[in-house]
Amino acid sequence: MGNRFPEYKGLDLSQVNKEILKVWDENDTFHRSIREVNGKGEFVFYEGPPSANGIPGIHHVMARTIKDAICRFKTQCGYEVKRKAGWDTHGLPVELQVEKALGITKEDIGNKSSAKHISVEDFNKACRTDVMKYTDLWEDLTRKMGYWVNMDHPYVTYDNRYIESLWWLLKQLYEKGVLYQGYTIQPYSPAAGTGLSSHELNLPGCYKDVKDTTCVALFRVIRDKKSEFLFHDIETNDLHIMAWTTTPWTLPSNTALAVGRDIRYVRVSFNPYTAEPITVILAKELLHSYFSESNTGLHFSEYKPADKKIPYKVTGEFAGIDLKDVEYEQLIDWVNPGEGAFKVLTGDFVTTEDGTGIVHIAPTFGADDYRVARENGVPPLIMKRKDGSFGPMVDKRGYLVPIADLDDEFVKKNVNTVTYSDFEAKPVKNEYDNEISPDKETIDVEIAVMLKQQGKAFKIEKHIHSYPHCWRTDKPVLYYPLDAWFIRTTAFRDRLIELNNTINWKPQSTGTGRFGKWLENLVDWNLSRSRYWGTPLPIWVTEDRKEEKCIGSASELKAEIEKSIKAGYMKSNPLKDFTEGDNTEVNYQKFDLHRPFVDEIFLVSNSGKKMFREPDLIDVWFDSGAMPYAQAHYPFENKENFHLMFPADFIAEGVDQTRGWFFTLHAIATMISDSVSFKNIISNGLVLDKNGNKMSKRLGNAVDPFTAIEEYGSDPLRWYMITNAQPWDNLKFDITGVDEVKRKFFGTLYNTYSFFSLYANVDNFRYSEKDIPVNERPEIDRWIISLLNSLVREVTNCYNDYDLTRAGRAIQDFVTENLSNWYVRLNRKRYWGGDYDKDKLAAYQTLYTCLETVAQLSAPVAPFYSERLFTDLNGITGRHKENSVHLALFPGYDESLIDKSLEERMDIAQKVSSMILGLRRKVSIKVRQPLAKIMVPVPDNNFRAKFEAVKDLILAEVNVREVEYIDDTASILVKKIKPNFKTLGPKYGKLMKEIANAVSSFTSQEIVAFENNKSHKLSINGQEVILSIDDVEIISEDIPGWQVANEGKLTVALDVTVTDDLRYEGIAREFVNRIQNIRKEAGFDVTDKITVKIEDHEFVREAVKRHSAYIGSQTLATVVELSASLDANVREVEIDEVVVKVEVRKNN
RNA sequence: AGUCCCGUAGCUCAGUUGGUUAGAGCACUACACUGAUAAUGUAGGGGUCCGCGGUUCAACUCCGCGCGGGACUACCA
Repeated sequence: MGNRFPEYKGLDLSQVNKEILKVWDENDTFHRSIREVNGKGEFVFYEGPPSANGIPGIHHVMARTIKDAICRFKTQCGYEVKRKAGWDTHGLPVELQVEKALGITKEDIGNKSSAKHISVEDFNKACRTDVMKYTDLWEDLTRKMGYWVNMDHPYVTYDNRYIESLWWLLKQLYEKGVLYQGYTIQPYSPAAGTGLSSHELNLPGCYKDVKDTTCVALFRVIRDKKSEFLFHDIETNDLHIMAWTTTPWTLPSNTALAVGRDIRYVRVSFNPYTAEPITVILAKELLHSYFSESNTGLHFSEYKPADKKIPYKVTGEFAGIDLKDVEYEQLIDWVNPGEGAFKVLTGDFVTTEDGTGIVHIAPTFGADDYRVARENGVPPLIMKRKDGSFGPMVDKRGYLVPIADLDDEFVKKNVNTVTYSDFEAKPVKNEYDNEISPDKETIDVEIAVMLKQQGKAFKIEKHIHSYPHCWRTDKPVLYYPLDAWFIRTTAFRDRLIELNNTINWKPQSTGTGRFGKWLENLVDWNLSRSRYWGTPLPIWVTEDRKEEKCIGSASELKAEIEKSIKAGYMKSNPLKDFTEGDNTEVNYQKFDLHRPFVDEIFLVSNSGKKMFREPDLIDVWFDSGAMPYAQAHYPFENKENFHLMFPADFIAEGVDQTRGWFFTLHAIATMISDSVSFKNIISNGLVLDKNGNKMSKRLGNAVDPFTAIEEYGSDPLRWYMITNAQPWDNLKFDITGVDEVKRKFFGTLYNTYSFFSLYANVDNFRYSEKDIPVNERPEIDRWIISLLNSLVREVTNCYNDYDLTRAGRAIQDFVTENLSNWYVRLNRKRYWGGDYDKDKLAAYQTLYTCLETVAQLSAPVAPFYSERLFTDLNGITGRHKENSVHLALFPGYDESLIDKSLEERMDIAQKVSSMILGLRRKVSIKVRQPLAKIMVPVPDNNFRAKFEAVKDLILAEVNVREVEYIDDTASILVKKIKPNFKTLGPKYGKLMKEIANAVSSFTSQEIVAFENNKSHKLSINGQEVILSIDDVEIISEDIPGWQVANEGKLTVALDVTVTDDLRYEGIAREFVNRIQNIRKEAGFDVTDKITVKIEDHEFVREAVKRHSAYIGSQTLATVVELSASLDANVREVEIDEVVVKVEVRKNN
């Protein structure tokens, strides 16, 4: 333990950062902080794994500061916070980056016919290396920004043990029957022969405006019981439903129509070009898109075949729900889709924005179509191929399937070869066939024309709309059904919502809004990805797809392979060296569960057939969402103590993870454990540049976290990010704000400490004396202690409520406004000079406590400087056993020390002082010039007592000798009255305006009378109104003839007369000031004694004579005298424009 | 297109259950103070509280409709 509190020349937070990091290393502070105190137990935190294949940015500092601050706070509170680090290593971004680096595309991987062929093994090897490319940078940032996360044994998602846990989870789901194979409509590029991720679809330039042929088709309603009401009073034989499509090539695959449940539909009769009257149904709102409003009055009888204006008549109106289940004839009879097709459904996606308000449904070519059809038991139009597979009417090259490719039996039963043969084997978009000239008619046109000829098309039009294109081939994308494995998350929807309602979201709206809504509209989770670098799906299937096996562990796989070897499907066992039950890294490195190795494993089915692994990988979001289990290698390890690490008490990530990590965590925990996986969550917003633009390397506006930390240190950066705005609001990052935090908060705190250490060292204060009881300390000490306890209470509550911003702002406000700007400023004289008495000791103890507590309160957000401050203090006093703020327990607060009326009194003192200083300025009288008195009107004795308690503080602060109270009886006061709306409002409501007018027009006499009577009668609009004294606010506004200031209820008047007596004292004070400056410039020590000689000048003579003792005591001068002859060390000083010589000499 | 967030001084942000002079810091201007001094105080200018409607005696605050910025999801006849 040192002897002196360290004193510094300046504040270099960047240097502090480095020094503290060293101290933490030397003392192993982080590891020692992972402990519990007083049986508090564990606080569980999950680290959302970053991907180390990108460079960390300033926004990572944001998210990690939040995580770190909460974890540090809980540690300070005595909890054990383990916080295991992790790396996200799989996924498309990694693969794309490697493709780019190697100059290849997906088609080159594992494709021997490609010129740039690379084997899957080599590709994955490249991914494995690439994904950890920037690990060093990340670890460096973690360290420098002070993010305490345990990087000793991070979980890595490509580790076989991690994958094994995933497989176990998948098997649980499989056995629950919620892991199933189905198909879904996905963007697919026939030209590239691959499915596209939504990410690829969002690449710039993918959506292009294209001109397509659109067609309004007429679907003929079948007249039966369900539709009979539609035919009521009908004038034509046929009734048609109108539906619009921009892709007529999907019409042959139509199997249903969808209407909006609450949309109104009308029945319209009219004469089309054929002059044969027909009747159609469409949305009421869209009637005039097809039937001109101006033709409303025309009559059928007047119509002649050549007329351009077609008369029409609305003959009925229905709600969408009425049309449900109405059946219609197939529009194009090429292929029979089977039972249940061709009926009207209701769909929430149907709008009346364009088209007819009725949507043509082709379940094989639209995601909505597929979903609504499945929900209503409507079959998709599927064809059976020669190879036994099933698929839509369009093959993967983008052509209508040739009859020759179809299964003979299927053709015989379901295909109309006469009508279909005109169209078979044609591409659905001309772009797919390089031989076709772009001018050639599209199949859309051919189909539309055919329908027109059959009287089944109402209207054919060209239409420009935006349509996605493949970013590799530039050709249009097709929405196409592809096989995929799903998790039936919809089966858990209610439970997911229920559990979500128990989670404490910050901000709440993200939980109820964005996340809650997402859960309500949940769809099944498509797990399949046709890629290479990821967790393989552990499912093996026989060729006829009749038997499946889902593997849930390495040992199970090993055993299954043994069976397969016996059956002759495998020659050797790749897992032969693997020892079951040995969870070491070495044991798990004896094989690889990635592709291509798992693809080379063939199993044997129960009936003895060869089984192949399903080639898909799983969605990488499953990797991260499964981390609560997989980071623990559960259930192969940690089975018994799993309840100690699940669920998490707290997680935090960017709001962009709402549908990513937050969802997958929640979904997996709900399905596997019927539990939330996190109880509290902060989702932070984006970090934008100072102009509110997104940061990007391309724009050059990205802020490099390393540079910022090097320049300012982490603390100002962290403090700025936390206090500038609530973390869920986007942060407009402006480095000048960091600088401001540095000066304003840390600079002030540092100055306060410097002040303390300077004098504490002079007096050898080491907090070795007993605490002076708080009630024996002066008013101002009790005041700051009261505020300090209020602060501890507020900050504790905020941290507990995960509200870092409020906590930080409260601390900052306390330090800059109350501690530094008021407490220290008013108390300076108590610290210098004088005896080391009880009052001085109280001052030291009070200030010490404030500084130490502030260090502890700030530690979660500003771990570095708070550590410096804490150890500088505690290193001398040894009041805490652990000499680290992060190991010491978070301070408690004492309600009994919080004195609201004391805080109120001090508030009066602060306000009055500032008002008087304002008055001084107005009349240009310096504070150094003492003044005789102030006058204060006192409305009641209560106020007088309060004022009296802080009188001395005020008088000292504003340099005035006395205060005179003016009570009510004095008539010199000019009063002002204001209605109190808060009390009057509820009582009188509508009369408020009148009352306000009446009250503000009171005369002085009326106000005084009101005050004396305590009530006042008014007559407003003939109604009697009785005002009580609480219904108004009366303030003394002015004292004629005086300098007066008002603020709220407070009024003060200042006597600005400067008598000779006052003037002499003023001059004496000027000398004190000048001599102090001379001392300082001469470099004297604070404790050096001096001798002062002042030139005998008429202007100063009397002042020096009278106040030489005072001057001496203030400047540590043993002698202060007037002298006619000055020689050495002479300085000239100017006081009120008079120049006087002064000699200051250090005593020997 | 849907869902959510944000919009208050030149900039960054506060603003309690609705209550009548809308605040702070930064920046700017002027003047002070200072043995905490790369600080500090006082004063000043600076506002369509995004717009329009509604509820109310009273709206920055509550409701509705828009506008602008952002995020996520989707891209559909």
